[in-house]
Amino acid sequence: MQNNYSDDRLRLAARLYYVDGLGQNEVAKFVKVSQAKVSRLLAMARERGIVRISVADYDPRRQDLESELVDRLKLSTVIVLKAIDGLSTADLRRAVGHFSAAAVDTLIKPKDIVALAGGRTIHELINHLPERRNKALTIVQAMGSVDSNVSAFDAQEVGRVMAQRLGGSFHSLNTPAYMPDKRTRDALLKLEQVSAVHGFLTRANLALVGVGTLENSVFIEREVLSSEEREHLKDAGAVGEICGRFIDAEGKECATSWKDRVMSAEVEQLKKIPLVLAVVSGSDRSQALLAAIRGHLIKGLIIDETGAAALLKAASATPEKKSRTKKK
Amino acid sequence: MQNNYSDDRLRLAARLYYVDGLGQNEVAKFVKVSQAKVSRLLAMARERGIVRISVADYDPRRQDLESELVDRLKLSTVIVLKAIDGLSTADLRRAVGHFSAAAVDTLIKPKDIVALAGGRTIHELINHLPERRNKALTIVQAMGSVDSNVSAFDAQEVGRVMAQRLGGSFHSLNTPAYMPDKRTRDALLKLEQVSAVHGFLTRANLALVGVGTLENSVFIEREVLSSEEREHLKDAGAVGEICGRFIDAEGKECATSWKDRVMSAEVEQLKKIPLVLAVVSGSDRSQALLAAIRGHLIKGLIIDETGAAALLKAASATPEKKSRTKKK
DNA sequence: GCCAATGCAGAATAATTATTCAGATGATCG
DNA sequence: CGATCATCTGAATAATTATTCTGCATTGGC
Repeated sequence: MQNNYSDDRLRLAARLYYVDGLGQNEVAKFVKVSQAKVSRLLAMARERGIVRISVADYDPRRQDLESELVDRLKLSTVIVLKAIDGLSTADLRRAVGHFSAAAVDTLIKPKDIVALAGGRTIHELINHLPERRNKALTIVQAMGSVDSNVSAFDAQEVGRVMAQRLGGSFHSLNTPAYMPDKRTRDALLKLEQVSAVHGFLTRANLALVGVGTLENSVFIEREVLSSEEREHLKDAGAVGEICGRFIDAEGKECATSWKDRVMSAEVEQLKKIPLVLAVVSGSDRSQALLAAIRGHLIKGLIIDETGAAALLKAASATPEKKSRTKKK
Repeated sequence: MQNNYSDDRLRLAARLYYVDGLGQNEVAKFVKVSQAKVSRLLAMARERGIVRISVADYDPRRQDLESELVDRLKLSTVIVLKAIDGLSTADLRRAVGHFSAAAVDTLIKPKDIVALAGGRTIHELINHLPERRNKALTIVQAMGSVDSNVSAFDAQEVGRVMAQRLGGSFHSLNTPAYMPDKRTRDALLKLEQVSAVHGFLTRANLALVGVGTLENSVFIEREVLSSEEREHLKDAGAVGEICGRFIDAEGKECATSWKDRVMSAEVEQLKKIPLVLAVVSGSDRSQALLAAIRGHLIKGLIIDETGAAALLKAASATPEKKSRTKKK
């Protein structure tokens, strides 16, 4: 080690500052250096563990709701995050992302293949993952880009960031989410580039997906769905969307033109992935989530406590099977 | 407890700030309060021990020098404080005061009678004592005021502060340190007010005193001693001063007019106090300290490491007894 | 010996955190 | 019911802390 920054010096500075409560200026006089140096000494002392700051655990999760959801909805992994009252939806997403990141990080094993859809909450989640380049992940884009105007929420972008943060390679689909017609979609699917991704999807052991409703989803926000189209989908029984696929209350994919034009993980593929986690925030997704759960499209959930509560309530109100398409 | 500042809320804020490294502004957004509130929440969290900051011990003492001094000079209590190189004498005093305060605090038992002289280092020491009003001390002024212009270093002022900080009553001498003549001094000694203090001094179980030299003492600094007077004292064999009493190299009080005019603890009284601690800083006091130690006027020492080293060196150079009055 | 290259220190400055202040809220008591 | 008192809050501001930038010193070639 160097001669400056001797442990004894660091301890002295740290002691004066943290224990005796002197300001950095006072410490500076004491130790005969500039305040700037004191700031650096203290940073070093924290770094070296001479100063240890411990915080009584704040448990950001609602374990009670988690187990209730696991029991009631037969899910395998549920993470319910506490929510502060009065948070805007954007802040709520940030909170969910922030606190779920650690849990997701532990869920991911070093050599996993992770299928990844886009979405705003997922975006937050990915951005709160720890920085470390030591995993050998394979990350696969589970769904094409929503529109040409690339946004930070797109699976493409989110996947890139995730691979960068945790370490690993990112396999991009490099296509729009919806093609003009089935023929074009199928043609693309044959492309080596695309089919390779498709292959990874089949072997993925974890997926992170969003779940949208017809009222609130990234498709609405980015104006990819017109209101007529939305009505059309509703008439076809759609109550939610997952990876760009519209599903009815039983979790079956609705037979509409969208089905043939979408470029994303197939419903059957999703079903085969050992752990598909829906990442959502807010309390307006219950119907869509229930549908996805019933269809076994998702096996776990990351959600805030208000969303969890709403979901539990909805689950009681529509007691499995025989659900109305919409209460109207 | 109130509803705000719930532990959970504090934990959340503390966690975000200290563990996750967010700034207070970011935490504020998260928790939906102002940054000011976050600052308050964090203060509260530290207060309540939700955040614990621990610093690897910095040992401000030089235990090696302490035991060497105890052995070589037959002292009972020695506290040697580390000194940073290049500190001004004022800063050195501050450092000694700062770090010795805790030790002194533990030395003082709740119902002690403490005799207290003035002095600059003692002043620093007293000012670094912890604030707590729970001891039932009796603090006695061991020496009159140096001059009419009351200064923060005077025993009077220092005693007042000490009583206020630790809790207890302060018995003040309310007289100047030196009287015009013996008659006046003796007359004052008969005053109930003054003799009461005198009585306390006899029963004191701890004393904190300074030790000055003829070159450097509060008397010189405050211009109470003229240079002729100083020469006169030197001729009388004086090598140091304690509680306003000038002593020769053997620790005997010099027979000068000062002896009869000083208003302070008597040498015989000091000798009877179980623990008399000299509180000094700097390396120019060695001869005076040696004298005081030889005369058994002090039984312990609080000093910085350079002073301690100088003292040890001086002790070797003048091997007990048969010492020259001054090397000249 | 001379010249980058490197690293470190402190002055200046930017950024962050603590405190003050004035208004709002609400509890308590007459 | 007010009136009073005691908190509590966030905006503004003061104070403190972190960072940038520049110059100085040292190191290690050539």
